[in-house]
Amino acid sequence: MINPLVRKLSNYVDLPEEDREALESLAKSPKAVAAHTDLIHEGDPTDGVYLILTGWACRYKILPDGQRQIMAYFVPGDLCDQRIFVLRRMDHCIGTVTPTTVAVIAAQTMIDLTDHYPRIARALWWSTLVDEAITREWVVNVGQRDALERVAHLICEMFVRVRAVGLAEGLSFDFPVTQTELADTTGLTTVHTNRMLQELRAAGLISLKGRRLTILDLERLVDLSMFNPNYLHLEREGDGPAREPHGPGGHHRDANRRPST
Amino acid sequence: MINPLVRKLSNYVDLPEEDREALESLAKSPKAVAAHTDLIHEGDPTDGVYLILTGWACRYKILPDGQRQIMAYFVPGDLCDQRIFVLRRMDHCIGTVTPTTVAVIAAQTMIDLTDHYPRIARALWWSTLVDEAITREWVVNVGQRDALERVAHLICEMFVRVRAVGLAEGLSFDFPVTQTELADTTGLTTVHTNRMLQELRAAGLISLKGRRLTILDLERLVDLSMFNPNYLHLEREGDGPAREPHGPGGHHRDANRRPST
DNA sequence: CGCCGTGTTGACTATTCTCAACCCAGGTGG
DNA sequence: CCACCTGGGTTGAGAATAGTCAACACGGCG
Repeated sequence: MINPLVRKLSNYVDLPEEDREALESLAKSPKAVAAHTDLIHEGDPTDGVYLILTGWACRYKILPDGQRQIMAYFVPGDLCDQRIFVLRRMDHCIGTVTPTTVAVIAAQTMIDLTDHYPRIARALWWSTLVDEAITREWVVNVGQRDALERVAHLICEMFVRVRAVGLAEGLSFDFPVTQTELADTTGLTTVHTNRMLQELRAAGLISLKGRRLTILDLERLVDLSMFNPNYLHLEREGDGPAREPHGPGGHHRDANRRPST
Repeated sequence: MINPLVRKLSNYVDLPEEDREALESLAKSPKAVAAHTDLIHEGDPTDGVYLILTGWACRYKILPDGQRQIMAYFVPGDLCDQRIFVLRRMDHCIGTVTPTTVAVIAAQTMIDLTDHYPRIARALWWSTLVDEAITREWVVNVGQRDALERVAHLICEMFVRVRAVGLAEGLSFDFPVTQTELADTTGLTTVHTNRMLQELRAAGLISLKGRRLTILDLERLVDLSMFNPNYLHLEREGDGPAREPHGPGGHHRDANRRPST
């Protein structure tokens, strides 16, 4: 099996054989974990880093009143909290969604890797920055989009991410998330999440049976959810000439055009 | 003026004189920027890193339909997107909230700094991780808390952060955010944000006049908003014996207690 | 066989939004 | 010096999105 981390980082840079081997060696002793099992708890000390090899996991937090918010999904190739060992304690939990195989990477291994392979170090920074960008986009998702848009946006994102590690077949991919989990992701109730899924189906935008999702009309789904994949930063490092900014302008004055002095 | 970055990082490690000087030198040529001015736009190339010296700034995104979501506030001592230059294009905007003084730091300066000062490198990783944790908590905030709790939670967080850089006086601090901005932060409308502020005032929890906020009953405010400051990771590196986990347990099985093999 | 997790549906409720007005302070220009 | 304009804050009334509660269907598994 090819280490999906290599595949993922290759979205950013071409890695020479030597770097690939270093990354492959991370996944030497994979460990199988059942579905719905915590890899790390909130409050735990922060020793290892988990690399997802197969299956899905998620990052979540439970509030004192019992509500759960899922703050991230991890798919193959994703590292959970690359540098978390700089902190003392986990402030959130990581749990599996499906049966999963993971590689546990020691803190020192991560440090050595980035010390010795500058290209990998840079690629790992890229992946950290993309993870942050995804979390930010989730703030936008729950903060600004209505229920239907939220669900649609999540589907678009997961499709692009899964495709980026070669796990989509055309417009179909495994989407192993229960409606309860979807609800805890989008900040909706299960009942309402269910109705939104129905609506997406009725509109002919998706099909979701078993745990298999097929996007039937990508363009309309993207439009509806205002999905702009730029935050996933899948363009490769040093790719052609920089493109023009595509987002709408800001609401603010521009410091460069109107210096404040 | 003492560089507030030194003050901020000192929450994590004690920095020797040499390291402090290196950090001080970052703020050699401060630049004044007017309120409500963009420092960087979405789509811009990613050259510099901004260090906030005085005033508040924010990170935000505008959706195609014109809605704005504020995804972060920056207060003195905060670095906006430390490693953003690893990416090619900004996927969000950074704008000032108040009149601000900033230092612009070149990408290479950041790289040199972390190459030569391992303690600073580690402290900057800490600050990156805390920034991420804050964004995650914001997902929780907009996803799970109701309107009153959201506003209260933000107030608690900003109080602790501002206090951590020595800018609070007792339970009072400058809170220069308009209700419109507060609304774009919490995913509410201005009208409703206004009513929530009234409610917090009426309950005797806060006083907010001009741009000055005073917390009148911290305990109840914390309780109401389910604020748990652990995600700000303000305990110092290597502090005493690790404390017991305080969060509630997860919803999942525990991989360590119930191995899946 | 029966239980449990998951998905689905209906009827009612409530939190939050929308729209619209109005107030007030500060700054600007006539 | 005053009139006006603008940004920010406040309030009320009605509308709508999403939540609550409750029941049921369905399939897998002990």
